[in-house]
Amino acid sequence: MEMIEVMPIRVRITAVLRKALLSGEFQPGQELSLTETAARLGVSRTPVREAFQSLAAEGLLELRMNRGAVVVGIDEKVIQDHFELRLLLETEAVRRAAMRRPDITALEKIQTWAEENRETMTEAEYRNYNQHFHDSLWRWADNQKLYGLLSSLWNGPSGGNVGRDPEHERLAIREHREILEHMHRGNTEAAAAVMTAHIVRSMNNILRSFRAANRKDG
Amino acid sequence: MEMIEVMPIRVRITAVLRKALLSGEFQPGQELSLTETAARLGVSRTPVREAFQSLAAEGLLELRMNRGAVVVGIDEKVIQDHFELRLLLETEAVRRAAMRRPDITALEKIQTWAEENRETMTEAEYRNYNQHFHDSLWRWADNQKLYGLLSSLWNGPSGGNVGRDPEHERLAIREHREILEHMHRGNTEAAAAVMTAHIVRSMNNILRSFRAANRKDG
DNA sequence: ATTTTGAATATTGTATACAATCTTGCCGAT
DNA sequence: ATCGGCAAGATTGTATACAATATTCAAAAT
Repeated sequence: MEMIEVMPIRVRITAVLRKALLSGEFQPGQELSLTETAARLGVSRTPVREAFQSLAAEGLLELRMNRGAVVVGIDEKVIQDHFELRLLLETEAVRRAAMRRPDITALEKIQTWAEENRETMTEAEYRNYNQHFHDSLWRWADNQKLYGLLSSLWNGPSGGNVGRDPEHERLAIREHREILEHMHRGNTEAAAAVMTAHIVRSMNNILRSFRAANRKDG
Repeated sequence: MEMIEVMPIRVRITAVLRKALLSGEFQPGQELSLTETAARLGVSRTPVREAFQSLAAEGLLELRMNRGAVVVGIDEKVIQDHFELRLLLETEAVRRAAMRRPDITALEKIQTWAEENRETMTEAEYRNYNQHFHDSLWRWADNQKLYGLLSSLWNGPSGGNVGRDPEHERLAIREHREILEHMHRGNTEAAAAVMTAHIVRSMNNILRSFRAANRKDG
């Protein structure tokens, strides 16, 4: 009984390149050669090619016929567009989730754990908790396509390699609790409103760190 | 100066398979062999493989590690999920487009042409006009990601190989005119409301023909 | 009879080979 | 001197070869 899941090279490469692109390791407009990228990563062109196509679908690369890939620049407009979309979709997801009155006791336990261990959580633990919270809401919304879209939007612009922000985490955890309380009481619109504020605050955080990062580079 | 655009095999294959999948030519759950599909289409496995990945991202196929692709069944829930998402996104797109007060004179000319030639239009002409109308609104919404999403949602479940429906086309063209009028007057919410009704009506059309098609098969 | 094991087969995932297209730079014409 | 065209080189798109994983089915053990 083998429990490990081997990840295809294509998936690994996609993740590596996505991270590099989102943290601004490449210049906007820079051409990425398939051959060179494959050589640099120590794999053949096939999986890199497939990774390029995925990243192009995500809007991080532009594929030009027979002329390789170009890095799409990330500016404030792209970040705003991204979060406006997440705002629209995730607020609707919460609304739908709340209306269906799902059993939230399991998530409430995790939420309580997060509140009690907020100060000692590792970064990985926080990320895991945070994703689990949102993922639960997406699933409860009971729309396969909406779920898939929100999942893919989760890997969005993050404003560079920003470290942890304890104050942001504190507020996020509190907002999560508020959403759960509103759901518990069947207060659909109140839950949606908190989610809206939650995402807007996240966006402003990202935008702030994006501006700070760009001030350094010039 | 060559104006023709050669389409990569991968794109052609994706379109062919998408059409086949959406018109129900494969049984849900059926396994699609890479080798066999490539042979049947007369191309190598490479472009078929890439097409499979695109179609999996669209939710039409499911890729299982080292075990090929499975056809995802299309049921009423999938169609509803699809249109609920389109409803959410496209209504918001119209709202944003209307608020920006774009120059709609060019589209109004095309709209007038469609109204005058409604009875004699070919199917291709109607499809072209219809897509152009929606595409214009998406662009005016001024959000790259939203635009990309709506474009990809355009190739959605169509309820099988449904022929033309003159009554539907008549109503659709009228609704398009109403949306333009509301935009002209800056009546954002009215424009959004018509779009909502427009999409709901489309969904019900598709669902009806879907049920009719499934009644025949069994 | 049922279950388990393992070799044979088949199919996918990756690497490489080949063909088509694009870029580059030199040469000649104007 | 500038522009256009052509050949050489580089790079992508597709096909095929190879390697790794999964499935099948028969034989053996319980």
